Amino acid sequence: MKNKSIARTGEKSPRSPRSEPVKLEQVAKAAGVSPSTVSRILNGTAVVSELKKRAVDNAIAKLGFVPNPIARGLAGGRTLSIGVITQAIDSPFYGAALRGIEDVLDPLGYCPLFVSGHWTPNAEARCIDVLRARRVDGIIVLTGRLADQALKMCARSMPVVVTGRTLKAPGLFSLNFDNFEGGRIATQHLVEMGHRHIAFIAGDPAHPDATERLRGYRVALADAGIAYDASLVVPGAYNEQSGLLAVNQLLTERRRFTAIFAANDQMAVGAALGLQRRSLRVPDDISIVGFDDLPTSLYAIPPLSTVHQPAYELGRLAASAVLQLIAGDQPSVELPAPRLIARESVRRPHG
Amino acid sequence: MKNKSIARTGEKSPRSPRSEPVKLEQVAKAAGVSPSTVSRILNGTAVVSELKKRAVDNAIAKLGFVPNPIARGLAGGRTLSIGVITQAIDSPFYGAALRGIEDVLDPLGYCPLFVSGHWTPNAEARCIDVLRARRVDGIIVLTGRLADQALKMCARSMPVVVTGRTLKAPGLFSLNFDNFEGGRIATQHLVEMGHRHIAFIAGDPAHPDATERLRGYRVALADAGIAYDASLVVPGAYNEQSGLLAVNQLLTERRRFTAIFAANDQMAVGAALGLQRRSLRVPDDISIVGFDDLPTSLYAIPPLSTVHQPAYELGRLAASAVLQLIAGDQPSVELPAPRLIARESVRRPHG
DNA sequence: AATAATTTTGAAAGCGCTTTCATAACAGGA
DNA sequence: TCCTGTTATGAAAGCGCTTTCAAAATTATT
Repeated sequence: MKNKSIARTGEKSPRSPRSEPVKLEQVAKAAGVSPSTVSRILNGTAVVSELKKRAVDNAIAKLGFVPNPIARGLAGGRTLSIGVITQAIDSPFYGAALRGIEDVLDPLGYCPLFVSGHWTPNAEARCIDVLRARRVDGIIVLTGRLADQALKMCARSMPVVVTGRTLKAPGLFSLNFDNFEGGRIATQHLVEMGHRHIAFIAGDPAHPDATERLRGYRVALADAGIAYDASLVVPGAYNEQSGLLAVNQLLTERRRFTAIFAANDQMAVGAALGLQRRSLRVPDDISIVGFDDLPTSLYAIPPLSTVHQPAYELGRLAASAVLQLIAGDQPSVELPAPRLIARESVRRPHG
Repeated sequence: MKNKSIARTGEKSPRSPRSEPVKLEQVAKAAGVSPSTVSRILNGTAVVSELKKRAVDNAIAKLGFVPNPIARGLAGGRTLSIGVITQAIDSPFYGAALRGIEDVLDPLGYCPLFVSGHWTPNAEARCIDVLRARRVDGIIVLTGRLADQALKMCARSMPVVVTGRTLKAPGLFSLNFDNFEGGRIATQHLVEMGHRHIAFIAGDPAHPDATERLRGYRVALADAGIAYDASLVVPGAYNEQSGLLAVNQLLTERRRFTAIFAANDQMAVGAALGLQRRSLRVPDDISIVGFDDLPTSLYAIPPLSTVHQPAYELGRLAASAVLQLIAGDQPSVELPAPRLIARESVRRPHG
């Protein structure tokens, strides 16, 4: 399969569209230097005289040379690819983060490699193996269930950025959102609007963010002098269905509440539907606050009040951080504080 | 950067977690054959005696050998990676397709490389260059705006599967959904429910699927003996905002209609909100049918009646098709026919 | 049994880049 | 001016695999 010359098309466009890619060696020849020198200029791995540098830069520009990432990878240099472990490639929440990652990586010539961990430590570990085999320059782990220890281990051999937890280790940077504060302000908002009986639809207690949001809820309640009522918190699974089920349970058990705080928007939307099914109107009868601020929540009926999570920004920051790590710097990025987006799903209770 | 021996961890787990990856040469030695033979067995590129094959297979299993995709790529073999050009990595519609692709590729050891074309031919062309440089074994283009010609061109050098259009060329396979029929049955459903004044919120006329859906709408109307009223079709941009705007326009212009067919679910949801803003209830006052059957449409208020698009299946089929192409076979997959999902956003009109 | 036609196998040459290692060029110090 | 200490540069050896090419082993042919 050597020299697979692609049938040259006789097109006359300026940049000869389908010719064999030019390689480093040709650049070297054109610039009158050795391949080593070209490589050094490309990677900035050594000082090169200004004169030759200019000649090489010219040659690169003239020939339209683009380094072959595969060859670089084999030779042990940068592959310009960053592994991204997400949980489900179609997650409405992480989608924005992926876009953020893409948006910062792309202009720099880096290419993200998205792989899905499906919320299981084993799959995530496999992902890491795959990424390592593909010689990525660094890894971004979006939340995930992998043990902290495994992550630290991994960080010994390549830069790692992880979101959704706080972790310190060499070569490892973590980026966490203040879920506690988010939970607190969501609940506080409801309290300020006059609600005293606030149900909470929780997330999977295996997720630290879920438990933090619950903690925020409890603290806000305590701050308002409202006694915590365990029968008002029902478990959910971070999806619409579980929000609907949670409402059903609350209603079936005849709990009394005028508002619901759902630990994510998807459950909030499910809850809204559940309420509607029982002829309860949002926000007239029951108020709802969600968490995440998914793009679609703006168009929910009614538009959902929620805690904004900067998923896109999270992606951007994670990408910058991993790039900084690769450059040998200590990342210095921080996530914005939670803020409440008041829309139309909350109203003062009757009475 | 040679021999970057990773600090071996003294862990006692059976498969020595962090050791240097074993390479083909070691397998060859262990099996008492030459590297060439191992490679041949791995790739099935030549007949090898049953005896040696067994020896090699054993050695591979014992050593836990996994071929290095980077090295393969350089040497000109399969890289086991498939480029996927999507339009936005966080698209709610294509998300499912990406998952489908991932689900069929993953078990076969293939790894998808997702890149975003952002609905612009230039960006898509750049994507193709990137993917080619990364030596993908094949490409899947999800819809996109690239010229047919460019795609055919590309298919000359590697297998290409494209969705959202019908195209024939060597090394190229296309997978198209019957948007016309989808548009037709959506409208027909509304007609059968007794609606005579049906507004249509269109998609970008630059997308063939959008114009096909419109065509389906017109034919269904004609079939029912309803005159086409151009003032009842308003342009949209396939997002929620434009659905809302479309409804505003319709209402401001005082058009008379009892139902809306939106060319996709996102616009349908936007339209529903627009209606609600004007105190019109869905489906009591106005019925709505969408298109796509996004996962979230099931939880819209009310749950949206829509035309199901098998996005996940589309992804699966596209992936199988590209694999078949790589294997040298002519793909033989076909998309299921459109079907209407009747939920709660449609009702017979008053009177 | 001897030779020709096949088939299986291994040695070695890349793929396109990075990186040692050693040499060449250039300072500075005596 | 000669020698030493730097610094810029190039030659060459890989990275881990595939593939050509030719030799070796096998089978078929007369």
